[in-house]
Amino acid sequence: MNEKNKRTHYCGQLSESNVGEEVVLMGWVQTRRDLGGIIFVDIRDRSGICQVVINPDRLEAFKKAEEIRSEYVIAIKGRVCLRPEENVNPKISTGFVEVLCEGLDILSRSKTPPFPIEDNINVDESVRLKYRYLDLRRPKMLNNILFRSRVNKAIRDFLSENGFIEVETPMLTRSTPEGARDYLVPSRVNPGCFYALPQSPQLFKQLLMVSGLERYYQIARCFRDEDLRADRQPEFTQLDIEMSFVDVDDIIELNEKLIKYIVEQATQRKVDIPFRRLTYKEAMDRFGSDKPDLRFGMEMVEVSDIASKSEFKVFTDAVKGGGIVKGINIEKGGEIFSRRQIDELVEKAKEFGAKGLAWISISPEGVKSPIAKFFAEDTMNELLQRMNAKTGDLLIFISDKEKSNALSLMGQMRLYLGKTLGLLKKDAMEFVWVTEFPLLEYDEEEKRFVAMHHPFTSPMDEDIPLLETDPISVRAKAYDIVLNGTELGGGSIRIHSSMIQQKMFKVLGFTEERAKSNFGFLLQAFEYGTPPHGGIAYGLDRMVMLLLGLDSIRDCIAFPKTQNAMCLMTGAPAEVEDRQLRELHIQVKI
RNA sequence: GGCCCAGUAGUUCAGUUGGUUUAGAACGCCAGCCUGUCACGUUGGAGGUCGAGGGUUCGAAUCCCUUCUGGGUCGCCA
Repeated sequence: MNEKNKRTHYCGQLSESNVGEEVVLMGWVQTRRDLGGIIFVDIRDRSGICQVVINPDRLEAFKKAEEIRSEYVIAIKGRVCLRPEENVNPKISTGFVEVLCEGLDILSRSKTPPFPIEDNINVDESVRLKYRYLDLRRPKMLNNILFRSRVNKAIRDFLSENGFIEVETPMLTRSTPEGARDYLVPSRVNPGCFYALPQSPQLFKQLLMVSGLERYYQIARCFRDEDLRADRQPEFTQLDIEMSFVDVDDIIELNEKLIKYIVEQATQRKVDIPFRRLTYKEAMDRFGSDKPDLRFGMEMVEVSDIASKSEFKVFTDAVKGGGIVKGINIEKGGEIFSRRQIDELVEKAKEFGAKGLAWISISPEGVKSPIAKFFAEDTMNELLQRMNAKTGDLLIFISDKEKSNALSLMGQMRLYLGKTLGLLKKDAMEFVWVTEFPLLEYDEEEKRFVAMHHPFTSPMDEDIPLLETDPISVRAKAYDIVLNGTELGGGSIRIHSSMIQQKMFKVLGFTEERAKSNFGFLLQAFEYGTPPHGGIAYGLDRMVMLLLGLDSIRDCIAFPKTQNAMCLMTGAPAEVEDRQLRELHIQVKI
């Protein structure tokens, strides 16, 4: 056959309706089954797989078919035939038909691939990463990339439809303090000076609001030179959004619609809006986490007041010391967990860092508990009532002199129990907004306040006076969107007054000179008429990972890096020539 | 930076406890046979720096030290 033949169909699209048609297919050889007198070839392209039959009466094609191997790229011309009933292959979508080969061209040969091009392979990830271009041929990986493209399209369609302007911001920008470690790029024309790759387009998008764009978005690559994890890459993608003349509710409402649109366009699932909302304080008090997993209940109950009436020194001391006692009712837990398993729970709590775990089992014969003897009967009854305890339940308690410790420890126990008891349904999607985050947290190492979100986050109006008197209790107009216990994105209303911005820098311990030298351009811009504005940024890789149910972010990134931030395919990072270093005025010391 | 797990054929693994064989298996690969396979079948064959370096020993895949690589995790990630 002539190589100039045009492809007429995709392999995976052939069906009974094509029977009798003359087609040209092009693709990769999935497998060749050479029976001696007849050869079957499965040909694969982006769309799927189709069987080609090569008979010896087409001698030229048959000879070539004897030569082909896995992953050769071939073109075949032939007629689509219905398979005899007994030869139908129900495992592939094109299994009712096959193509009777009339001509075959080998377009390109292939070495034997290091691993088979198919789903469900058991191959070390480093091998897949080295041959990423082959890994991406596997249907699952291809599907992930396709899915991601659909998400991107949904984002662009929705935001464009809602008046957002896509703007690209610089990749070569200046290093700013706070936040993650920067990736630096030396400047050839400015000896001794460095650009930083952006950790996010934060300042630029705010400046675009000053510019009057009003609604901006970008699918932006961001860089952070920190250690990697299954859900963290040194370069990653944010969906970055910013809007003018809005408040928290406007942003939340728009983003609910956006998320609904993305999920419903890219998957078969339905999303109900509005989402639930919890303040940071509620989330911590009830779930012990600022990203609560709401796929199950098992809420934490405050019992400090009752516990302090007991004789149990651990509890009373904790409360006296300003701490708290939190309980969880594991419904039917007394029936589910054996005595030994309860001991394992106690061990687990210690693993998380708790000093201990108190428990009360409500058996039909009465209360069983190592701490029961410290409780008067009516105090115990009050406790059981507060915990809504019924026969068969198991109550667990954690106390700590540090309130936040008790909360987060109990939060970890709650998650652990949810996992152990199989309550984390994989197909459930529980979105929740967490709002009113603290503006600041105290950095013990640096002995100063640092911004919890970033230094441009607006305090809540009613808390502004506290900035000077009680900074740690100031709440911010900041919010996170959480899905099944994972943070999808977060944002805030920004400070648009240079006066408050300067106050903020002061609380953060910036001298006026330092604020000016680092953020002078922003402060200056704010002196020229700044609209109230705010926005949000999503971790797009993570979102795609979650929607696809993947365990690693790497599986939805075409060319990801390893835990050592290396690319096994290209070998980056690598040493460079001395000449390059000289041009950059750089001397390497190792 | 800390802790944990893993590096043996192209791939996935066994062998390491307790020192000694020609270092095995499966899949893949190569060759022959095979006209309805789709995990094709069948016969035969090739394929190893046991991650690297050093040490102990008569003798090391196996024990010791160092190091590299991959993964997980804590710190870190405004």
